[in-house]
Amino acid sequence: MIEDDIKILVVDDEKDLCEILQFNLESEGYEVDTANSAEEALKKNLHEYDLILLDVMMGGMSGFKAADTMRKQKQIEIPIIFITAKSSENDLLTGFNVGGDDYIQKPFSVKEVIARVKAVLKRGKHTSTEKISCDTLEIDLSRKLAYIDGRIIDLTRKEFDILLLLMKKKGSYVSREEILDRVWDDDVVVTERNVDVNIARLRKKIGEYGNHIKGKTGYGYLFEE
Amino acid sequence: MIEDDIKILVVDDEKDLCEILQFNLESEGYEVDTANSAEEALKKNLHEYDLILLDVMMGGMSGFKAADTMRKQKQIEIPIIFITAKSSENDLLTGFNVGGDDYIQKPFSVKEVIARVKAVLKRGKHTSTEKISCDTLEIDLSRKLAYIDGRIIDLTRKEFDILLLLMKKKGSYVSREEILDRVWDDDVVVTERNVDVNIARLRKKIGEYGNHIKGKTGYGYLFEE
DNA sequence: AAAAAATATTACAAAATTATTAAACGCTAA
DNA sequence: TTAGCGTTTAATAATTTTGTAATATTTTTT
Repeated sequence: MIEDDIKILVVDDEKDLCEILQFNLESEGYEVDTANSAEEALKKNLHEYDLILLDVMMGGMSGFKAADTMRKQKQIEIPIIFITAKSSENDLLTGFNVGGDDYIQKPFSVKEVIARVKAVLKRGKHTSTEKISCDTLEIDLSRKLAYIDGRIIDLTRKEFDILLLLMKKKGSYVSREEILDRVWDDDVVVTERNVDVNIARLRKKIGEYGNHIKGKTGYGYLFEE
Repeated sequence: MIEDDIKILVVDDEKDLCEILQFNLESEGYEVDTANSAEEALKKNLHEYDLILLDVMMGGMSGFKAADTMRKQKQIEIPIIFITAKSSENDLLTGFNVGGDDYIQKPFSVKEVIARVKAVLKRGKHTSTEKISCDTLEIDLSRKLAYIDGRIIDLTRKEFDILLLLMKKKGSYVSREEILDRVWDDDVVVTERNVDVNIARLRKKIGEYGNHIKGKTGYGYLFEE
């Protein structure tokens, strides 16, 4: 059901290529940042990314050196997909293909890149430990736990998913239809009244924060910061 | 249920091709605009379109760059179908039809284009982050919220839909009949007096902006910028 | 300018939607 | 199997929205 937002960093000195990759990955629903050199990439807060696409041959520092630096100095453990121009460079990759890494040869099809990205992310599960919060109400995505004042709130799965969905979309109304769509499995057929019931239970469990969930006839529910 | 006529923008520097596409798409009942360059396309109010057909290879800005600009700067989320010349495009474009977008290779049959258009629109349902505004009165389409000075106005669904309709058609009169048609469900039978009542309530809620809604005997209502 | 028609506004009633509670159901682990 | 939890259904209460009607106002017609 609810899938974390995944952030990808694309590093390549060919701006056009960056753009194409960015555009297509974003079309797939990923959040994408770009850097046009290894140096620029290293300046970023790399910990917020779930995957890095890294060109090997770049002006300035090479992709290899960059990857090495990331791993050693920045303590980055997320998977890296290398983009190499020629197959002769592949040799250099030997021994680098640790853990979740992968490589793609130019010229490549966008379809291929996306397939690789998905594959790597699938086996990865290195999703960053994102937290969504409102005041002292916090949701820890990776742990799938909600806290108030640091204390765990005992929510059922449905309650949790609904809260998460609403907090992710803070400030917009989410229709009952959409909630059903995203929180319930596709095959089960339940009425929208179920959403109400779960909202009621959820409100009760989160105490005063229950007032942050506004319901409005004809719109659905909205989590108000 | 406001359901707009579908508008398509065709962007190609070959005028003949634009015309052919326009003619055929219009035959299918779509409303079609054309632009003969990326630059020209970007000048348009892109938010009013439901789909863009975009040639990749054009003099001046490329279709890719244009698409990127649309997405980033103009906050356009509607689907784009790329048109690529057969062999002049490099392999990078292969597999562009992965995400919400699609691509078509020249030369193409009109039949094919129409099929693609229909397919894309079908799966579409893109919640565009469109905003319609008049001074400090704003409507956020995706959030289904209206604001004045950044504060949410508490509108009922009917009020919201009417305001939206009038603001979408800023400057033209919208008949009571049309309002009933678009805002009310097809099966309910209510009198046109209902429109008046809802307009009155709406006017009151939007304060001074209420004066922007002009009613004229025999015409209906008009939202004046 | 007066009469007629159309529209605007208001208040109230009806209808629809939503919130809450309780009970039944169904799955899972002891 | 049963106890326990989570989920769904169902019933009812509370709220919100919508429609109607009555009245006032404006616009158009005569």
